[in-house]
This record gives sequence, structure tokens and C-alpha cells, in this order.
Amino acid sequence: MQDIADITPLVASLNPAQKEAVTAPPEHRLVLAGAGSGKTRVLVHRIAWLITVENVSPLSVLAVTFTNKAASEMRGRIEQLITVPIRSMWVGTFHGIAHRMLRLHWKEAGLVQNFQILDADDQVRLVKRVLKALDMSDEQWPPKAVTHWINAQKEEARRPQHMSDLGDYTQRQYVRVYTAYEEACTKSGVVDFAELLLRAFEITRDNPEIQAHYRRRFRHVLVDEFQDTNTLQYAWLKVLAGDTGTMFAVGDDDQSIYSWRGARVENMVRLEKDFPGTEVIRLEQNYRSTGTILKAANGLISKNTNRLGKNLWTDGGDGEQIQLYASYNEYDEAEFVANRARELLDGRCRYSDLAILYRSNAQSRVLEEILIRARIPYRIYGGLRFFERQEIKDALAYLRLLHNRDDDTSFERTVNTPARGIGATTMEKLREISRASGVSLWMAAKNASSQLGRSAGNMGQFLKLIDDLHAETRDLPLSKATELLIARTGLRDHYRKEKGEQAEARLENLDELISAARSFEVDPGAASAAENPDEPVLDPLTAFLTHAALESGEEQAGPGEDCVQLMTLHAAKGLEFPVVFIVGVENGLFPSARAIDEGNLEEERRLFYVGITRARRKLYLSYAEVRRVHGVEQIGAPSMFLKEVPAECVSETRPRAGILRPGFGAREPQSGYGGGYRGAGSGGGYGGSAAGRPLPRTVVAGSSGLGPGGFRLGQRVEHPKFGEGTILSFDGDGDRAQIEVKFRDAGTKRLVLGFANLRGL
DNA sequence: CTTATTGGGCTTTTT
DNA sequence: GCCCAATAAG
Repeated sequence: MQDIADITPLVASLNPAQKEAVTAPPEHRLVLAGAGSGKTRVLVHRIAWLITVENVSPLSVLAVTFTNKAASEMRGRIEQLITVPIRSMWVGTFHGIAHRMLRLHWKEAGLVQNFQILDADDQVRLVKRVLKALDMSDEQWPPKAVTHWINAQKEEARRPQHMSDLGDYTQRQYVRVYTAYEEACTKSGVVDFAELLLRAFEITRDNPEIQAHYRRRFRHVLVDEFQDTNTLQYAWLKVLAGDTGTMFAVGDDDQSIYSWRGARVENMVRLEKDFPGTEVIRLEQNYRSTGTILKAANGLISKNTNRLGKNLWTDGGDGEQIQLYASYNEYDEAEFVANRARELLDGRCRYSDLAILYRSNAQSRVLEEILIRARIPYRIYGGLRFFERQEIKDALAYLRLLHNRDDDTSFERTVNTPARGIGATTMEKLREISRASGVSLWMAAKNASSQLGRSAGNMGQFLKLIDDLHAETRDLPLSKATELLIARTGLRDHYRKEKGEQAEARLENLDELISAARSFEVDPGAASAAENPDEPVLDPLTAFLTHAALESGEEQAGPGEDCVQLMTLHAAKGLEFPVVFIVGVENGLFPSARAIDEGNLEEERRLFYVGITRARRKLYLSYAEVRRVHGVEQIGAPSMFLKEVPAECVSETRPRAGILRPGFGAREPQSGYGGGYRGAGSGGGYGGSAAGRPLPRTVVAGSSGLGPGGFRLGQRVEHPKFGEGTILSFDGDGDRAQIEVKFRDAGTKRLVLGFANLRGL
């Protein structure tokens, strides 16, 4: 029996709804947790409650998240809350848990014991090679699209052998690639991300012992970000829980922003049907944002239909109005952000209190440029991550090849990196041999070196290098082995010779890899402490490679200290900042042109909702009247979503009245915006003009888009040779003035205006 | 085989 | 406008 004192810290700090969720009897629950309503808190406290009050063993708990970050945060917070050791508890990502099962049951899953994981990049490369082997052209069958199709099939748990031929040629070809791709994976002993989930699902569904074992074990299944589960993940959860396990799912349909990668919000409704007795608990009290920000968010999201329904509230104050800034262009917009940032930083803000959110990554470039000039330190999230870097993947491919010679993906990557005289022709020959004899590239190279002509010697050296390295490293600790490999394969010299500061960074990354390997070396003292049949024992190399595949690591850009945070709206989900700037709030950008085209506005609206609710105290929105998109200046209109934000929440700022908008493309921003309208952001403007009413325009009639030669942007023109077209942009002035025209038949051309002989239509 | 050049493409992203 | 990948030239 637990005494009262034990449970106080578990519930004392919770509001009634949170308390209801945490202390609910062990039955199915769906927690609709609004933004900033303490979702993670409820999940963590629920697990702690089950263990300390309901006397549930940590072994009986399965807690699933989407990201490694969320999983480790959850584990850490539970550990802080209770004294019971939870080392044996399965807390992890869908993929991490699937992987764990497959390591334990590799035989039943039909895998080889030392299977490796293919990342998204590797997968596309492999699909590409399969396409080539099937004589299907890259053009007609874009590898990325084919890969996407294969993954979509896997997410619906469809195997090629189950797919009926509907007499559709395209379908037939797709199935052909899918089949060949699967064979290639099996032959190489690799699985892609979707395959991890699919195999784990299949053994849980089809293997009675495995099913019984996990159902007996996992009495409590808890899922975070439930609105992001895809069909396969849901099916797996269902088959895991069976009718003995209880589901505790936490999610927010209003924050469903990943339907394009397979997430199915409908799973929230299905849960209620599939798990009888599921009670829904709503968390609507928000602890993050001001009343004004919540009002804006609520107003916006109420325009969506098919919501499960929720209204955020706070018992805090209204706070400040949301500032909306109408900028001339993206440089002016960035200046506005930098100016406001500087003002805030003079006050009580640290750099890291500020976040700049945008719809697409391309928008970060201009912001970066301006922030550098303003000497404001920043950090961009969402670049290349550590284990995705070229040099790191090179080194890892060698490690994988040492581990398994039949790993063709790694063979292809390493064989001529660094260059050792094994070119495309040789590899083409080798692939043909391997295809014909049905063996891996490695075996083919071993057996048929005589058929490789002039490169046979080089190939022989490569094979020997791998064999020698294997012998030399087999008894070394992993970090030493990695170090030796990087030196002996010539990778280090290869990158040393590369010029530029990039090379420097690459060498540092290789060193970083060596020290990362060190943390996977077995520590003989701690290892055998608790041998659990439910914990796979991985050799250091496998553990290291798995870590690299499943946790691609923090992205390395910039110093980790006090910085302004730049990221996409998608990347911001789950985070919060005292001050948030959302830039580029324009039709065509946000909502994106494609979303408008396809009528997918609800998800874009949710994305805006996510963005707004990231802000604690201050929120700035901005849009540009003109923006360069894919190198072409485009006139934008404020986002349709702005009209949906209650007018009283917003006050609008404009560049100082009376200053004309600069002529389109008359000057490049560097020189153009420096003089004319610098400091526009801090200028007076006129507040109070609420979003929703027509926005006053400072444009002087007729000046809009007027370029050299009297032509206007978007004007229809005729060229003696190219025919009719539309003006896309102007560049420069005087004799050198250029004009970019999109012709109806001749494509887009850049012409010198003086010679173009254009006639306006 | 390496290096320079051209051409296409282009939301969002975790594992 | 920028980045990648596929081609052409060295």
C-alpha cells in the first residue's frame, strides 16, 4: 500500500482536467490536449501514477513517441518524479521500439541477425539502382516518387505479393520495382524505416507466441502526439494492446500537420470505436500564452470544420496585441525582425527567447543575411544532421561493409571513395555480373575479378583493403577501429586535400565520429549487471550503427549557446518561446501555393495555429508585398488567414508613410534598401488598422512595378522571334537593363531590353 | 578519373 | 536563386 504522502507530488500541481487524466482508472483514455495545456506533464504523471499508485510494474508499460527527443525527455521526467527504477521500461520512438523487437526476434521476422538500417537517402539510392537493373528510366520513373510509393504501400501494410494486378500498366511497373527492391534489401541484409515498422507489425500480428508475449507484458500502452500516427503505427498499437492492454493516447487534432507524410488524424476517432469504453478528456487550460494570443489562435482554428472541438483559455492576462507588419519585400521584412529583436534585447530578452518561424526553408537565407549584418547571433534548425553528413556516411559505410560484405549499398558507396580507379564502367560490369549470378557485389568482385579488365587490380586492392582492415580492427575498441579505418581507407587524406573551410569541418566531424564511437564501447563492469530476455544485447558496432541510423543527431549548425532560433513552422511544433516572429504570411507562401491549388487549406490553417500558439508573450506577424520566389519577383497578397484572426487582437504597423516603394528590381536589395527606407520597421506607421478590413496601400498609382522602358511587371509583350509572353522581372537600368520574359512557346528568356525589340500588347 | 558546365526542380520532415 | 545531379570536356 502506498501512503498519501507518496502521491501528493504526482497530483498536487495538476488542474482538475489534468488530474482526471492522470488518476483515471486503468481503462482506455483519449486525452485531447490543446497547445500548451501540459500534455507531456500529463503523460509523465500518468506513468508515474500507474507505477506508484496502481502498482504497475515498469515492465508493463509501453510509452511511444515520434522523436528521440520526446522519448528521452519523457524518461528523464519520470525518473525525476518517482524513485522506482524504470530502466526496464520501454520508452521510445515507434521506430526505436520496432527495432528493438526485430533485434530480439530477427529469426521470426525473417531477417539476418546483423541487419542494418537504410536511411531515407540510402533508400532512394537503392531504388535508383533497382530501377536501372530493371531497365526502367529515371525519367519515366523518378526514383523519389517510386520510393514514396513503396513507403506508402508499406504504411498500408501492403506487400507486393498481395497486390493484385488491376491491369494497370503503371501499377504493374510499380509492383515490379517494389518486388525487386525487397529482394535487394533482403540480399543486402538491410531494412528501411517503413520496413522496421511493417515487420514489427507483422510478427506481432502473425506470430502467436510473440503476440501473446507482448500482450501479456504490455498492459499499458501510452502514446504521445497521437494525431501523427499513420495507418501502420495505429494497426501495430492495436494488435499490441489486443483486448487486454489499455490505451492512453494524447494528442491534438488541431495540431495535425503531417498528413502529407501519412499521419491520419482519423485515428483519434477510430480509437474511440476500436477501444470500447474510451473516455475523452479535454485539456483546455493553457499555461503558455497571453489571452490575446489564445483568442487569435481560437478564432483562427474555429474556421476549420471537422474538429473534435476545443477552446483554449487562460487565467492570466490579455497581454499585448499581436503586431502585424506589412513590409515592402523580404529584406525589409528581415530588417523589421532585426530591429524589433534589437529593441527587445535592450530590455529583458535573451537571444534565445526569440524565434523566427517561416513556412519554407528557403526563407531563412535573407533573414540570415540581415541577422549577420545586425550582429545578432542566430541558429538555424533543420539543416544536415551529424550522421547525415557525407564524410560521416562514408566512414559508416566502411564500418558496415566490414560488418557485412554483402551490404551492396555500402559497397557502392565505399568502392571508389576516395577515388581508387574504379569507375562507372567497371561498376556497371560488376553489377551485371552480380545480377546474373545472383550474388552480392562483394562476392561478384571476389569471384570474377578476371572479367573486370584493367580495373581488376584496383578492385583487388580494394577487396584486400577491406579484408585487411577487418583483421586489423576486429580486436580493437570501436573508436580505435574507426580511427584506423578513417586513416587506412584514405578518407582522412581525401578530405584533407579538399579545399575550403568545409574541409576543415569535415575533418573535425570525422574526429567527432571517433569520439562518438567511444561511448559505445562496452564497459566491462556495468554490462552484465541485468541480463533481461526482453533487452536485446547489441555488440558495440551494431549499437553504434543503429544509433547513427535511428538518431541522426543534433544538427550541427552554429554555436549552441544564446541565439535567436530560426526554424520552419513544422519544426517549431512542441516548442515555445517568449517572443515569436512568423514571417512570410502571404497567400502563395502561407498558405502555400500548392495548398491553395489543392484546396488543402485546413492543414495550413492548423500550421498557422501551431505557429501562433508557440508564443508566450509577444507575437509578430509579417508579410511582404513583393518577394523573390525561385528567383522571380512576385507580388504577394496578405495571407487569407490574417482575416480569420479576430481584428481586436492585432495592430498593424507599416513602413513610414510617404516613402515610396522602390521600383521593382531597379536595385538589388544590398544597395536599394540601405538608403531609402532603412529603419522602416521602427517607424511610426499607423496602428489600429485591424486585419480583416482592406489594407491601405502606400503605392502611388501607376508606379506599381513600372520598369525600364515603360513596361510593367506581368505585362503581356510580343517578341519578333519568340512570340507572345509575360514580363517576369526587370534587372538593372539604362543600357544594360535586362528583362525576363516567360514566352508562351519559347520558355523563359532573359533579354537585354535595348535589343529585345519588345512590343507591348 | 577529375573538374567544369548545364539543366531541372523547387513546401513541410522524423525515423 | 540555389542546389543537386547528370553530362561534357580536360
